[in-house]
Amino acid sequence: MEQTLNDSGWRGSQEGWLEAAYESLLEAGVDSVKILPLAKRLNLSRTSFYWFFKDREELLAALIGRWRYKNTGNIVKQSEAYAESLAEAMLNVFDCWLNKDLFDSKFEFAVRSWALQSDDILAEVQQADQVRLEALKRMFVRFGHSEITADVRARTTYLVQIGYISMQTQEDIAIRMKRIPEYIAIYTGQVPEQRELDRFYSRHGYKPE
Amino acid sequence: MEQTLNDSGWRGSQEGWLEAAYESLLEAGVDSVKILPLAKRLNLSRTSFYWFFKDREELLAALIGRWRYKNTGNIVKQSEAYAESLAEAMLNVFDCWLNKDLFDSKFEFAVRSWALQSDDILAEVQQADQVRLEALKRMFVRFGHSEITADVRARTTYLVQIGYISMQTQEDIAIRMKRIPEYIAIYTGQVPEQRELDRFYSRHGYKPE
DNA sequence: AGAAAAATGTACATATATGTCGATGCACCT
DNA sequence: AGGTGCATCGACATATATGTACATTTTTCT
Repeated sequence: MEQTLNDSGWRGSQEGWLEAAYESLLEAGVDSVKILPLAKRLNLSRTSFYWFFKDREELLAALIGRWRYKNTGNIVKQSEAYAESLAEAMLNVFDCWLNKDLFDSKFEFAVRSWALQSDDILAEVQQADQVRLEALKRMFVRFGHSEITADVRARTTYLVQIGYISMQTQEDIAIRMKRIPEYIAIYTGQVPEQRELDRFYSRHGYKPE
Repeated sequence: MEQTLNDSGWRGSQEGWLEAAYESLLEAGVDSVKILPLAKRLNLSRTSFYWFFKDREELLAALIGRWRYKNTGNIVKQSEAYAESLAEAMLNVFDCWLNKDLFDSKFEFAVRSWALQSDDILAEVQQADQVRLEALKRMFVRFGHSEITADVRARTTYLVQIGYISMQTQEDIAIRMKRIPEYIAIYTGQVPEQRELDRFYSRHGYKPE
């Protein structure tokens, strides 16, 4: 058989199997993450999988590790970034929704769907939700909101995004950008300054006409 | 074997299998909707399933039919209900989020997760989203909002709920009720009247202290 | 070159799912 | 009482998945 070699001179590797598992998870959910199909996809013998992972469980655990590392942390970081106004702070958080390096929404959705059939995963997801919501709430409090309004506004901000992910729509960046000022107004109760918007547009490579 | 008879004098029925499929779907996702496990759950022979349904496909189609019937329609209806103010109209929509007869959120989540592994289901879900969003948007327009603000506010309203479903939290009705006035304020930009809130509380059997 | 290790492959044992066939059981109607 | 049709079950054929044992190939190290 034709052998496509990787860096280490071998066709397979932990990374390779994990990457294939990741892709399959995003495309079709956990139940599609099965060793036989992955082997076919990788053009490898099914059993060589067991050299890299003890069993399927271990592969799934690695997948969750990747998710935790990638999607939890950036929201917190962005919510704590420097800002002169609440609107600007909000725009910092919005970076996550537009930049795949900061937040992988397909991954997020796949993991949340996974939670439906595994209590362990459900616990992971709920812990992540709590951490993220608290970070957002602190942001609102920092800009003068009371506990209760900060809590509800944090929820609105976060849940709209989670809901958006769940819609699995693929919209043009321009369409999404047009809604941004409105969202900021709704979430923060204040209209963003033009210079704040311009700064945001520019760092996402968007030019409004 | 001990025979638990139903109304028609038989243990099984289309309804019985469908109900079991529904429960399994909500608990653990589509991939758990398998004939063998359902048969065990129902204490029936696996093969008698084929008397009621041609195959597994047909069962899943029936499941989607049930979802379409139940969850699409009530949001539209509630968004068109009589109201003197936008806040009151919004509270009518909120009825859906609190009344399981109007909107089955667990079912909703299970179907959305299902969409990850089936393009047919994805199309169904996206169609439903569009219908619901348009109904909500019309509501905002009816109360004087412009196209763009109505669109974004409709999205906020709807997406927060979809996101909430995706969190799979089970909170006390009292906790959720405390947030309602805040949500209304954020979504509509206007504070609800006390009498409007009282009417809402009362029809959900909630007494604020 | 030869030994050790890293990675792959073949064969086997097992588990769980689907769907078909034909035999049988049960209720009701004439 | 016996036929008809609804409902169930056991046995079979098949497909897809997991994981183990052991042989084989390829690379790396000495």
